[in-house]
Amino acid sequence: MAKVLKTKDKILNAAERLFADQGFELTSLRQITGAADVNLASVNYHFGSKKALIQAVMERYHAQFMPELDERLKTLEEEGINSTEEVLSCFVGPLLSLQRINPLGTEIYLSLLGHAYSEIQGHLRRFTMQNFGHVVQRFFHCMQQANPHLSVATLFWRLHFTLGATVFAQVSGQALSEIAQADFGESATAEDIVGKLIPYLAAGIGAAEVSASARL
Amino acid sequence: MAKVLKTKDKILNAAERLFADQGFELTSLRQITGAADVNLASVNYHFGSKKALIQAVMERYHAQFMPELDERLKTLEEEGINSTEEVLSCFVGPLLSLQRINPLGTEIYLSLLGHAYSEIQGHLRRFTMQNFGHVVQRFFHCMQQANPHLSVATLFWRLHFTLGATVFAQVSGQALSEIAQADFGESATAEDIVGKLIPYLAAGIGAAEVSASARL
DNA sequence: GTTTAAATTAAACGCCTGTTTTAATCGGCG
DNA sequence: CGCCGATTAAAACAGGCGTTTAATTTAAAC
Repeated sequence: MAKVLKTKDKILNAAERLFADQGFELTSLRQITGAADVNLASVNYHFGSKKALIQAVMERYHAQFMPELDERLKTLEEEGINSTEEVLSCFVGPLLSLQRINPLGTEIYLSLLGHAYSEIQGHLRRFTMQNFGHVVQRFFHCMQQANPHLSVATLFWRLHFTLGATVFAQVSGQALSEIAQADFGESATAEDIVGKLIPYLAAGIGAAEVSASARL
Repeated sequence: MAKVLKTKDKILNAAERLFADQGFELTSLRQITGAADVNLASVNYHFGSKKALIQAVMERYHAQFMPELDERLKTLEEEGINSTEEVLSCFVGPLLSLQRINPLGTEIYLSLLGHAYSEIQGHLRRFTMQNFGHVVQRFFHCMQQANPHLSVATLFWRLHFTLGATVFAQVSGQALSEIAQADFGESATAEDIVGKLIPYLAAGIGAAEVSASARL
């Protein structure tokens, strides 16, 4: 059926791969059209601009991921929340289902997210929050239920530390995976990394609250 | 005394600020020389190339930070290691002493580290490891002593998650601090954030090892 | 004060960027 | 077939990049 891809899809597939590897700004349209084997001008013809292409690439993944995550969080809320791991585990399924878009979809999406945060892509953050801000809020609410012993402020900071660890792990995931491979022969797909990440994050989030005096 | 800065220092000061904010590749020499109010060609005159400038910027911070950290870790090793918090706390002093280079030195250094990892700066990693690899190894060794229940691979990954959370927390620390201030009246200096970070990181690093079966 | 090296400057180099323009080609329909 | 909108193609655009060159200015040594 879908043997011969349309130009638009060839561009999207090449772009997401390169964006994930190198970031948005460091990837040129000539790289993309070269890898996709299409004419340079076709990007502007089909998408209008590079910025619009970036949004189209993200949109395809967000549209798959966010509703699924929201669904799982909602179900969990109704069943009652008992642990942090439970909430974090809601991410696993939706992340893996991204492989329906691309066999490497999980890695690509997380890596794209990382670049979207670390690069100054204001339009992207605005776009994401406008469309999926309610999912972020639901996530925070779930975390509050899982950690009633934490103050809102502490939870706020810890969830941002969590985002940092996750994003960073994926952006530098490939490089780290190569080092790990060389050092002690341990491969690591995105799925592996997520699996390693969850216990770490859950323990960090749920750590006992400490007073300011407990320092060195 | 040091009222009028030499061109070389004006370049370094402007460059570290811009590199920390935007990353290395996305910062142009014209941005740097414009902010430093020096001639474009002076970068290549004083440093030779952009790559050499990047290394010079990192070198100034590494040279201040690494020996201090090494010293503290060494002392701790001799006294005996009992907890992960202990090891992490060795970073606090050296990080804060970076403010002697620049009032925002702590944030800048951690941000530079983040970009050095996420961008493909092979020459930087090589350079760092050649000069300060022994500090990294000492740190890893201390962590192994503090967490004898963890495998080498698990510890490797968790320490990188830790770096990610730390870097991200500092990079977006100011913006987050403003949000936190608005939401629940909580101020946060770089030192405060490090204080909030350590219990989180220590709990994450020390979390019980889990088998691959424990998934959703 | 003259000499000499170091430092600064302006200008240009070749290459790459995103975008636009203009022309050629394709595919379905009457 | 001939048409005609949709798509592809090649070329050029203006502007930014790191780097280099050559001329000028600065500043210290004699």
